[in-house]
Amino acid sequence: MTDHFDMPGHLARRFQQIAVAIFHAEVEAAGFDLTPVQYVALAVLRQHPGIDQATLAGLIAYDRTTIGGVIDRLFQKGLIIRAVSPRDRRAHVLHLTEAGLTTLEGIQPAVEAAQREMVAGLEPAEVTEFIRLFRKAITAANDRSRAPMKPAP
Amino acid sequence: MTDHFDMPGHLARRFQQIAVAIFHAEVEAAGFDLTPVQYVALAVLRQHPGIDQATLAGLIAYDRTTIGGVIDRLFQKGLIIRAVSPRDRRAHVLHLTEAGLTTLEGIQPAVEAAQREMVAGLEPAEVTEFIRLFRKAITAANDRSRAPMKPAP
DNA sequence: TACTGATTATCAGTATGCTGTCAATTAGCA
DNA sequence: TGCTAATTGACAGCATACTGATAATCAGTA
Repeated sequence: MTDHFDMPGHLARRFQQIAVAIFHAEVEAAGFDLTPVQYVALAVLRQHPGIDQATLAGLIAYDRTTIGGVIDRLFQKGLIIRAVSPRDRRAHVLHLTEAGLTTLEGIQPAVEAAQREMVAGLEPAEVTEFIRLFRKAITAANDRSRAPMKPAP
Repeated sequence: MTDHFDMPGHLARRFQQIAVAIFHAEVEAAGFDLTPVQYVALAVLRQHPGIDQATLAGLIAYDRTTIGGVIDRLFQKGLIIRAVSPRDRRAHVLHLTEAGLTTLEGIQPAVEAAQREMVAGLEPAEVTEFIRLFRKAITAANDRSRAPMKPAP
């Protein structure tokens, strides 16, 4: 374990770095301007329309502070709408706009291509196993970060 | 692949997030104040004393802009020394200080504990396979990020 | 009902990482 | 040798992520 290239921590950083770069390249080539984080937020928002920031953050394990900036930028781009919840005046409920839905659908092929490229060096069976191990490790350590994954209420 | 929780990109972000949180928790509990990125830079600098910023960045696949800030903070903490190279006046050669070496040695148990905790949900054989798949995917996609890994000259 | 505690979102501050750009310097070639 | 290209490190700017703190609001209880 002396070599940093055998350490899960370093490998995690490096793989994430590559994953983001590939995502940006594919998305830009497809004519869109959306970060990986913004994409996931948008995708989850389509599946769960009307949730507030805290719920969205819990579904994708974003920090509550981080999600604020992401929401701001998605709003600036006209992809989502934010409104004070009628049931809880602290909360801001979120909805995709038409442009948000169009963007999400248009960007999908690029996103899927990016996912394939990230693991292009692996055999198909290895990809399946890689994802399984990722999920297993993440599930077991879910509570170790400030922003754990939380199912929708 | 519709579920973001099956996408390598999202899994990479989430695992990296957990890995950093565990690293910070272990290192802080051991009485040190060092980030994962700062640790790797320090560790590689011990193995390759006297290299310049660009070479260090290449060895650990950091962006050339990022490495500047990391170096600054390690210098502020008194862990490294920076000097203009006699052979190339553009380059800054780097060396660990005594405090840097002491910190590196003292922090080692916490770092190794953190690495184990990141994959605590996996069986030992799964950990080995996880690391193998990480390395294989990363090696194949090395040139896809702005900061590829480069061996020492 | 009044109070305590939890929750929601925000803020300032710090640390990665990236983009593109720049000046200084070096290296390679005509 | 002289010129061009590449390299080194820096800068501003943007986008994640975290820390700890705060105000506003809600929920459960005395």
